This record gives sequence, structure tokens and C-alpha cells, in this order.
Amino acid sequence: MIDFEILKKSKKSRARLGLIKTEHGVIETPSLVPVATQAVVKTLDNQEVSQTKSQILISNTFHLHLRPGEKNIKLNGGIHKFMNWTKPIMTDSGGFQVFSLGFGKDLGIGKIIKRPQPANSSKSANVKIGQQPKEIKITESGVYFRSYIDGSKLFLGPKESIKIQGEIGADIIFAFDECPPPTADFNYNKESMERTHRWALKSLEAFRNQGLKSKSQNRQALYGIVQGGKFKELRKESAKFIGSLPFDGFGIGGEFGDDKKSMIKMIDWVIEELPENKPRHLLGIGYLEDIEKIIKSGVDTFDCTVPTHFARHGQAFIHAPEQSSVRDFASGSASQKLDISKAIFAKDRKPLDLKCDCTVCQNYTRSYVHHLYRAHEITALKLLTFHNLYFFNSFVENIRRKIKKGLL
RNA sequence: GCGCAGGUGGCAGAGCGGUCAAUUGCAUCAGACUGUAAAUCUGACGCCUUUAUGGCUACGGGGGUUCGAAUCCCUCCCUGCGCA
Repeated sequence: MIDFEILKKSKKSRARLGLIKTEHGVIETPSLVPVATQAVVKTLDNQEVSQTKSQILISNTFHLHLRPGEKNIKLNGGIHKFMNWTKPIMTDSGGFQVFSLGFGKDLGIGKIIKRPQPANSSKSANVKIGQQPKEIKITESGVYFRSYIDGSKLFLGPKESIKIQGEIGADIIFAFDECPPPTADFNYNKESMERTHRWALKSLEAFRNQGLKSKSQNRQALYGIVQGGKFKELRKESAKFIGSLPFDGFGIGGEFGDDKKSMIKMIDWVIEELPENKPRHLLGIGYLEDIEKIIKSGVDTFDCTVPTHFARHGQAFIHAPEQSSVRDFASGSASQKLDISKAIFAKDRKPLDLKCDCTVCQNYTRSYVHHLYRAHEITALKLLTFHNLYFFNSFVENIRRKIKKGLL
């Protein structure tokens, strides 16, 4: 179980300052949840992750089930001991893989499509009711996948996901859902959402049974997931339904339209319907320029691969303003990003970010990180990952400070 | 000096008479990335322009054979290896 305490509600927005108390410690919210899909923040060890001010990580049921398998993790005393991370952990249910290994893979798209696709593009074709992805099969009871490791078949439904997550042993786990593709039409979304709702009930049931079986109260917390795509009617319906169930908190999943304004609008539709006293987690969203807005909408935690993933592609997030040769990350925002692979950094002896006090910025130059990156040295990815996580966590820390002071 | 093997776009290295401005890799340049199939993927990469089933210059230099040569022949230059 978790306990959620709201310390302060903003008068200027729906933002709130809170504490999520778990068996493995307290999370000050709002908070970023760095992504540790394979029970590791890629390139960093647990101590380094701690030094980036990370409070909680999110790992993944689907990936851990494939390898090393939940039995192995249980044998190791659960995921915390397994990866030697003593702070809180969440696991995603595998619902995102229903999209990323399904329609996402078929269409070559992410869960948000930014630019309108050309009419003849396969990406623009609406996914309609009854349609199935090529490599997985979605059924009433769950989803048939194929292992990308050895091609073996595997089935994941609400019962299976909850059982696996029970053995993995994270503090917060998620109900199994379908993350529908952003190109799905209304009818597809409606059917998918209703199935996700039935899966939510089954997830709750499996979770309850698991608690009874272990003869002690379930130490985990279970979050339900709201879906509904870009459709107001569905988002509202989903938030009301999921919000009425005895979950410990709520995830908001799926797509969020194709521009920033619509994203906030959709999050607002949902949050207006969710109970105030339980934590809300926004799944897989967190471009730097979005963070303040989603927090103002009332999001308590959110996970995003951007700081870690972009780091491995040579991108360092930094404070603005900077020299003109550096492109704006988001126009009008107080931050930018550097592409450290660019030749202009070859002789740049400044730190990645002039205003950052992380150990990377205190000890290394752009010139050095540029060199490591070009030389394909893995330490480049490590230094960038460390800095980006520290930067994002500091950024959110600053937002907490602003809420506390009544500035946001 | 003799023998052998070679000289191809920034580099490595394919091609061995037409479909070759030339496979591929690297490098370079540009772009993408939001619950991680991701240290990944996409595009450009001789020059010019009215951007095209367009023009020009190109596979060490020069000459030749041929309707047509990076590809065949002659010659010169250069490189590597072996023998004197």
C-alpha cells in the first residue's frame, strides 16, 4: 500500500505538492520517474542514478518477464534487491508494448503524431475497429505476443500482468491496458477503452486475490489506467469509470493529440474527473517544455524516456540563454538542448550546461564529451544520461519550490 | 635492374566492355526520437542548373581498340612484395 499526502494545493492552478509514501521511502511530488525498462537506467548504476536526484524509477513487466523472468527476480529477493535500488519502483504493466510492438511497429509511429501525414502515407490511415496488428493479437482476455529475443509465443493479460508484477515486487504497479495507436478512430478507441476497463476490473480482482493468498495485506499499490484517445467523450467516460474503482492511484495513458494545446486539454478532461485524494501518474510524457504545464494540470508523477534516451543520441538539455549557434529546443522556453555530436563543440571548453552543478558539468568540458561521443565511447552516453537526469530532476525540484512559494 | 601484384569518389574497398556518377562500410552534414524492439533510425554526400528518363567532369597520366571503356591493348609515372 501507499499513502498519499497532499501538502499544498496551488491557488493558481491544479498543481499540488505532495508525498507518496511507500515501503521503500517517500516521493516528493510532483516528480519525474526515470525509466529503467530492464531494471536499469541505461548506462548508469544505482548510485549514479541516486546522485541525479531521482526518487523513483519505472521498470517494465513485459521486458522483465522475457528476461530475466519474474521467477529469477523473486529468487533475488524482488526487484529492489535485484538491482540494488532501495528507493521506490513502479512497473508498467506491458500495456505500452501492446502498442509499441503492435500498431506502433506496423506503422512506424510513436504514440504522438506531430505533423499531419501526407494523404498517401500509410501512417495517415485510420486504424479501425476489428483491425489487428501484424505481429501481436489482441483478444478479450489479453494479448498474444512473440518474444523479440527468441520468437517464442507469450500471452499477457490482466491476470498474468498482475501476477508477474507481484513477483517482480515493485511498490506501485499498473493495471494491464491497451495503449491504442494515435491513428485509431473513435470506434476503435471506444472498443479498446471498454476492453481496457474490463481489464481494469480483472486487474483489481487478480490483485485482491494475490493479497489474500499471501495472507498479508498486499504491500504493493495498484494504479488503474485511463484511456480514451483524443476523444473528449471517451476520456471523460474512462476517467469517471477508472476513477470510481478502488485503485490506489491513476495512470493517464494513450495519445494526447498532435499539438501541445490539445495535450493539456486532454489531461484536463481526465483530471477533472479523477478523485483528488489519490495520486495521478501521466504515462510516458515529459518533454521539458511540457513538464510545467502537465504539473499545472494536476499531474503528480510522470515518466518519460526523453532525458535518458535523448542522452544516448547525443542530446544534452541545458539552461537558456546560450550562444546563437545552439538551436532552441522549444521556442520561448527557458531551456535548450545541445547536440554534442556537432563539430562546433570540438574545441568548446565550457561545461555542457553553464548553470548546472552536477558532477558532469563540474568536471568535464563539451570538448571532452564531444570527443567521447564521436569516438563511440560508452562513457559519453553515461555522462550525458547523468547530466540530463540531474537536469530534469532539478527542473522539477524547482517547480516544487515554485508551488511551495505560491508562484505556480 | 628483373619478376609478381596493384593504382576507383575524404578513407577503406567492390565493380572488370553497355543497365556506372559507380555496391558496401567508415567519416562528414542534416533531421527524427514522449508508459525504451532504441549507444537507434531516416535523408544527403563529384560539380552545375530551368531538379530532370537534364548537362558537365570523373575510376593514376597519355595514347589506342570499339557504336560504346573504370573495365581490353600500348606506354609512362607511382606503390607494395619477392629476387638480384
